[in-house]
Amino acid sequence: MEEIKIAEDEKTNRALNFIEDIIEEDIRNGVNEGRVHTRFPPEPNGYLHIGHAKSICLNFGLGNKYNGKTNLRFDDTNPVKEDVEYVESIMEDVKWLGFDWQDRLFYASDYFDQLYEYAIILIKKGKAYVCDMTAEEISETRGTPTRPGKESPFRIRSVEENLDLFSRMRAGEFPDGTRVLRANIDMTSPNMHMRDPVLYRILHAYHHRTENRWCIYPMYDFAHGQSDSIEHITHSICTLEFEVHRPLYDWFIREIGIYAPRQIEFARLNVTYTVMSKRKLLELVREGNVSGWDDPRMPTICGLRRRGYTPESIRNFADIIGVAKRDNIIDVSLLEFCIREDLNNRANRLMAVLDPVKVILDNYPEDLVEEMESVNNPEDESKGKRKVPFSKTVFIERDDFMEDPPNKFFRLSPGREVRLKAAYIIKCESVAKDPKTGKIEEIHCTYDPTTKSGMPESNRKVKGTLHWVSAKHAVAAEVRLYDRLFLKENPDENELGATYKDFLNPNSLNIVSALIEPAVKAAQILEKYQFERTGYFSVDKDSTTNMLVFNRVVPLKDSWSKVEKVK
RNA sequence: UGACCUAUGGUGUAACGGUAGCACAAGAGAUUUUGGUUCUCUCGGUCUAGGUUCGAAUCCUGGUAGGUCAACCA
Repeated sequence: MEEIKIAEDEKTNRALNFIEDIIEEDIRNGVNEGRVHTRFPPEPNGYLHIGHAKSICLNFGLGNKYNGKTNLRFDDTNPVKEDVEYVESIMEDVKWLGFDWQDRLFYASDYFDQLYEYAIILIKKGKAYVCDMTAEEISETRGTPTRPGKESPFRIRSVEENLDLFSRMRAGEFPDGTRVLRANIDMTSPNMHMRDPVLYRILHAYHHRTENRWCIYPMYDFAHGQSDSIEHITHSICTLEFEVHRPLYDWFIREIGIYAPRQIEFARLNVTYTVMSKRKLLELVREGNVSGWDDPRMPTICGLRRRGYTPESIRNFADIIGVAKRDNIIDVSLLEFCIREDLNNRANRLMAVLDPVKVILDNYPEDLVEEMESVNNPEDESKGKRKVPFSKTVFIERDDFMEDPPNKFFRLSPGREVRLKAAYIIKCESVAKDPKTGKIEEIHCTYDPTTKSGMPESNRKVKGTLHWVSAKHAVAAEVRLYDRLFLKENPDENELGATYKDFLNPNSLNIVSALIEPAVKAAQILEKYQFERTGYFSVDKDSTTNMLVFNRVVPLKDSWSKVEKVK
């Protein structure tokens, strides 16, 4: 047992995080007989994002690591905001990430009867009462963090009256908002959550699971901790903002007299150049700043999936960023590192020209077509080779030619030689421009027939190797180039009344028409490729039979652009 | 005039009273038929002031800074 654990830690090559420390200590002390049971408890009111992925990987990861279990539980206590659409997308995303809740799919609404009984217990103990104040009155009498609240005049109601009123609330005798059930704790507590919090509110609303059976619904605080208790969760892992709720959860558990899970709080994930709140993401969708929840620029799981991120890369990311209690903002370049690392090993290479300029090989036979052989993935020999047709006219990247190049430019320019990958070494002889605009229309080159790839002469040293595509064999495709959604590292950090939306990047999407080698025709939706020298690309679901659409997942690292920028 | 939490290179995260390490980022070099990958190297850190101790990032006290909490949201 001990040995297995050590081996695993060596495998991940990572020190234990503070939650694992706590769990291992609990196991050593025989707490819960060494059982580990976690859960991922989303509210089905929006799509999951990369921050949830951190929590999913944490909870399911712990379950796996300690031979325990992990539940998926929807905290669906507010029918007004929740919807089955979200339930379905959340299940899809968790599965896609590679996790399995087996037969443990639960809903807080499964426990509505039980929760109601818990409320009765509190009422009978004189620990809960029906309050007739309006929401405004409750708010006003709650006080502030630095000023104590005032007790409700209804706090002194008899147990009998409370029982009667509460059952009539349930029976639907009162309109929305007229009464609530409150805990009887301490209006002077320095912890706001202990100032007689609302337990139940009247909501004549249709619930996606319990339909019209209830017209009172428990508040999250009255449902969450008890749900964990009912499921015998050993370690209730949640984010930092619930730290101040913990005394209240403990109070409920103690007063009701049920099993007590251990709550552990960790800092939620933030990533540079994006926002992570459901409210803000919803706003971006509603206001049309992005095309939907799965827009490839969104930090949502479905957005990342559509963008071309793999579950492996996201899991690895979650592992690398660690878990702690201090606020953090992770550099998005770490996420990009994770997907590059994964795709470098897995994605087949293809030559695709994103911004084409024509190259004519003056000394190449007019109608000759040669099939050049190119490796699919230099990192993985088992991926084999493919044929790439070559002919007299090819396209290269406009960026790969400069008429008057600086010193460090290793690509094509007048009089200079470069290699066309997997083909020949060519030399630039002349340039033809549009007389009006001065734009380069054609680059005339000669090729050296002795330098065909694989032939002895092909080993000749040249400074640069370019990707290319044969003009008459090229396949046109739409390519969507994405940049960060926001211009500011932390768009939430608002100064001078600016909001995150003021920092939206107007150039976060750039659509180009690319020319790609014919092997691309086999591409399937969500299949990933490396376009040689430019980046990793994933086939978008918008693709049709006659037009492929690619999303750029992430560009390749580019040390040349850095050189350029310095200049 | 509140309670709770947090503070280690640019960003994350380790070090469990005993040599401040790792990853990303950044910079330099080697290799390369991808200016990719790979490899080597470099840069750079314990918020502050006291105290305890042979010894403090670690324990204690005060400060400072940041975060969370005043929905019939979760």
